[in-house]
Amino acid sequence: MLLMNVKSLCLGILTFGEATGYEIKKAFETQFSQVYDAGFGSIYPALNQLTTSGYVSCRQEQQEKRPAKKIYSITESGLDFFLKELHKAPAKDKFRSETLTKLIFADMLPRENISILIDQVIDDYNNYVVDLSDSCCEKQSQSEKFLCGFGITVRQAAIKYMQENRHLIESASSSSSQQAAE
Amino acid sequence: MLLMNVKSLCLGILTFGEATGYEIKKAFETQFSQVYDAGFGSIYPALNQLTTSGYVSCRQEQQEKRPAKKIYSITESGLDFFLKELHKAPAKDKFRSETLTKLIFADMLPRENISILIDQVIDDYNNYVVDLSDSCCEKQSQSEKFLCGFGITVRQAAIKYMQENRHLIESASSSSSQQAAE
DNA sequence: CAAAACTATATCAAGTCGATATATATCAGT
DNA sequence: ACTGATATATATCGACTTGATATAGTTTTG
Repeated sequence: MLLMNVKSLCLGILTFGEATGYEIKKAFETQFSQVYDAGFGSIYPALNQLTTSGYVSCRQEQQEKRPAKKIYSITESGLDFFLKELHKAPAKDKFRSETLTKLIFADMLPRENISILIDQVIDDYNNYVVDLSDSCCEKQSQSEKFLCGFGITVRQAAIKYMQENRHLIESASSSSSQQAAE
Repeated sequence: MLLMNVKSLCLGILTFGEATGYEIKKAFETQFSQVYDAGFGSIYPALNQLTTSGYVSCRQEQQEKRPAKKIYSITESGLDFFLKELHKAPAKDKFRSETLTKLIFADMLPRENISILIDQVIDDYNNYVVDLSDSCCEKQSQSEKFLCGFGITVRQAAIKYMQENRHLIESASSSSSQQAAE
């Protein structure tokens, strides 16, 4: 384990207070959505491993006609471990875009298709900005506000760039070999 | 297989001409570095699977005192498959930043540490912009120029935002509980 | 009143990441 | 001339993550 992964972040979330796996997932969707994503498939195994390692403790709360809640709390050794993780050098930022990757093969797609593709990215980013702008005001902590603003600013810059430069690829994909597949 | 993955992209790279696994890796590092990354641990297994599926053919070139080159070419059915992949809806863009994630736990780090962290991200992004600016001129295709400009613009916006708003987190982390771990 | 979304758990195959291993060649600097 | 770094070229492996799927009752929305 060289750096921050789902395991460390579950631990980090538990420093804010005890929580169930489901609640941890929600934390990833709200607080961390800008910068880190994790699904149940990573969270539940992570919590099991953390329990085995003694970094979290788990108490079960029976509920009528619902699956029992498993409420996790961070232990002392868990907090130790997390603080050590926090002091490690972080990995480089990663960005992956299948849509923009597709553009590299613009010559193989009909021109129309390219335009629709770019329209969609712009639309996605726009929606993202709107959603963030709404939720940004509700954020309590300074770091959350900072990250929220970061997400908005960066996406707005991306939208502006795409609007101003889309012609570069939209014009290029016309003359080339039109190997359209039905 | 629902969308673009390393396998499809290897196929895509081979539409530009035959190549070895090593050369495909270089393509990911240059042309695709903006938007998609893949290592040998994904590329070599992908090429094996593609060979088994009959989507690529492989001819071996013996070299004296060097491991034999395996030169891959895309087949007709491979091109078919790739074009179908290209017409599928792409996944959402993903961004992951361990550094920015750390900022959520700013209260647990000494103020100095936070400042260093932000300095580093800004520095990383700056270097990225410089590198891209250099290589941008050499790019041949329009789509590569577009992506190059995209990378520069977005990171410049990120740098500007961080410089203008870093005080939000740098001031906040002072008063709170200083649970520093050596 | 039905359909959708929410609460809450969990697993699994397939895919990806990062490190490591093996060899040799070449190029730059001392 | 030697040393170390970088490049060519392959490949594997464990650990981790992803995305889909399953189960099952409750609450909200249209």
